[in-house]
Amino acid sequence: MNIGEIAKRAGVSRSTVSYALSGKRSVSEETRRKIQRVIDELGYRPNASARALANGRTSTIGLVFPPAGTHYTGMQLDFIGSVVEAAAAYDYDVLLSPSGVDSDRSFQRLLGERRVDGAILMEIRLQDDRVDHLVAENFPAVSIGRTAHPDGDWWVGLDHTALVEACVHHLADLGHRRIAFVNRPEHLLRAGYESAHRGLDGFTKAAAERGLTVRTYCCGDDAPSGQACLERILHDDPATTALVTLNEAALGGLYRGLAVAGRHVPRDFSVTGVVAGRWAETVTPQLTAADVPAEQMGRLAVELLVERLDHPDASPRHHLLAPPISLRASTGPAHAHRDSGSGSGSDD
Amino acid sequence: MNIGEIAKRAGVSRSTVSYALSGKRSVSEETRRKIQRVIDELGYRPNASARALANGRTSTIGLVFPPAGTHYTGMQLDFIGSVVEAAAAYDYDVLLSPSGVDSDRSFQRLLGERRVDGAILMEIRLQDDRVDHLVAENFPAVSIGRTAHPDGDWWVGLDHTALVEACVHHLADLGHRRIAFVNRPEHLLRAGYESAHRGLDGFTKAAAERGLTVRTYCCGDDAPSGQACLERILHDDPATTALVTLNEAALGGLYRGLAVAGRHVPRDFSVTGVVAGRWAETVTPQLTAADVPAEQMGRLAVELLVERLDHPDASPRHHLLAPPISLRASTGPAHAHRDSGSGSGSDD
DNA sequence: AGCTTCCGGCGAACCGGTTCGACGAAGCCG
DNA sequence: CGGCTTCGTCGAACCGGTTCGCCGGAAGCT
Repeated sequence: MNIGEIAKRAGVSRSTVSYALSGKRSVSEETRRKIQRVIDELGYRPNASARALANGRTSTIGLVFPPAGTHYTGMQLDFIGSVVEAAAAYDYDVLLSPSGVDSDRSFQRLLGERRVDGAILMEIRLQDDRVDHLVAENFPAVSIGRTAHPDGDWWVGLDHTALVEACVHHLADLGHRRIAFVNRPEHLLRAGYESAHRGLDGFTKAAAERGLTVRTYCCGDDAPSGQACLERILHDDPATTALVTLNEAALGGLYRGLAVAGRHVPRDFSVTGVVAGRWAETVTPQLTAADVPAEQMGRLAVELLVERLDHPDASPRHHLLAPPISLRASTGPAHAHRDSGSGSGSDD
Repeated sequence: MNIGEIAKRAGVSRSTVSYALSGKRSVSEETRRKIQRVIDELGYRPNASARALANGRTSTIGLVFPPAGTHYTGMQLDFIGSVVEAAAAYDYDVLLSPSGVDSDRSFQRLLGERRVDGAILMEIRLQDDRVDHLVAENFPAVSIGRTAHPDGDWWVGLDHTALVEACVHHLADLGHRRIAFVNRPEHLLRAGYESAHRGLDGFTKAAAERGLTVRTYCCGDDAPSGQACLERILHDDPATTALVTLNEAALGGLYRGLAVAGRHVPRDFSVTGVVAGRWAETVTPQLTAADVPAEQMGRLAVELLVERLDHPDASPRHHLLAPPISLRASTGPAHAHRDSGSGSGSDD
């Protein structure tokens, strides 16, 4: 079931079969039909490896995501799904690579062995050796998120700074004065994760502008950590009346912590942050949040990558997204909290 | 940067370089070092397509999952992650394929063009033309879930029947008499999804055994559908005191529906079902559930597939898993529901 | 009629590896 | 010292496609 076999049965040469399939040279209608009939009978499909070898393209793109030691979030799932579907629309397959860093074995497989034509990188860090490496080799890649030096690179990113600022302003407008920030886990912050850093920057900046009393926390990517984090927040400052979070996976735990502490959302406590819409709707009350457009980001990343693959000399393009905050049910006007000590309730 | 270049610079033939790398024939220590030095200098890695073409194996496995029209669930995410990592441990890459049915374009790419050595199929249906096709071709594949005729096939599955039965018995033991079953969406049930059917079977059977009054529902894979479904349940029979669900994505909505209806969990209403542990812990109160061991299933599926690839004539193996119910906080003893009409409270 | 042009098809080379058979040199044996 | 094995290496063929150069014949032109 290879091209030679087809050629033999159709009584033509291998090259004629190839041209009949690719259409890169004209083939008479008659032989074309003869060939097509044989192909249909045998259910022939050209071998992908051979094709890749011959024309130097694998028709596959790599999707590099962090290994699961870090728990996956719903947003990542939506993102993976949309990348796969968008890629399929352009006739690309998607190869998954659980890679952390540049020197990674899996990363080397993907690039060094030329398994993929291009790559999409998730979970970018401000200083990212993977990105540096790819830029140095001029390897076609698009990152989800931007490093500290995003110019001259291809990426689609979320303006975490602006989004978190918007969250803070939203809370401040509602009268909240003591706000906590729940970030991604500390090891990710230390590793320089873009969202964690820029989100924190936005929080700090907006809080300063509005003269708020704030505390920031790192929190593990799971519900129990979220619950523990919330306990810490209320322990550190019982007068806290709101929080902003980037940590989707901890959200359920944060809510539980509030329930356990007897704080009703949104009457006693407001919660907001940056979370994919589908997941913001799973909690009760539904989360007022800047909805991460994961699906759109996946699509855009693929479009950018395909463009870069088709035009190797095109100049870098990128998309910086800043979706608006969707008002749902988890934020409300601030009320002084009464039952605890620390009588710093109604300032302003 | 191909093997010929390495050979030239090392002053040996291409075959010698190949043997030095593969170790399939002895190579003198001296030339081996010479070759290795050149390779290290140039950062050479053999081209995957060429290798695949030559030895007929791509070192890639395909992961076939349903396209996202159906929303992804957390369980699927965990599963994908664990498959990728387990595969990496065996030096396999994972190619994602968003395929629905047998005739699917993407499915044909994967198999017909020999992009992968084997495949793992998610979201199996009782009558599954994909599986039939693969069995007919004796293509190395492992399914997650089993068809109506699972003998002689390779799979790892969950005993949904037994799990749902256990849930029902758990509720019956707590005194619940009127129970609802919240299944996957109707189109999936109609399409013959295994989990939906076997789960329903288990529910019906156990309910009959215990003489319970039950109703079954199909519910969309998202929070709003869950909420709507719960409203319907309480509307159809306000005396319902518990539900069993397979629908992880709707869980948040079910909880919200209960909250809106003023039913406290677990005091007024018990909730249980089959849900991955990590996600069962995100809701408040934490869900008492048969924990889907998604991570373990992914690992087992890869192990089975690798075994099948290494021993093409091995006889079919499978794993049927039936994890115990993890008691958390969402179930409790039944109490007659008072405030609504329909005074069918304490029958037994 | 003689010339060019165009069309359809063929053979060979190539992509970058792997693997088989052969062969020279060295080592071992009697 | 001659014959046999063993070791290390090489050249060639092969995997299954694509693509380039070429060629024979029919058609078009003057």
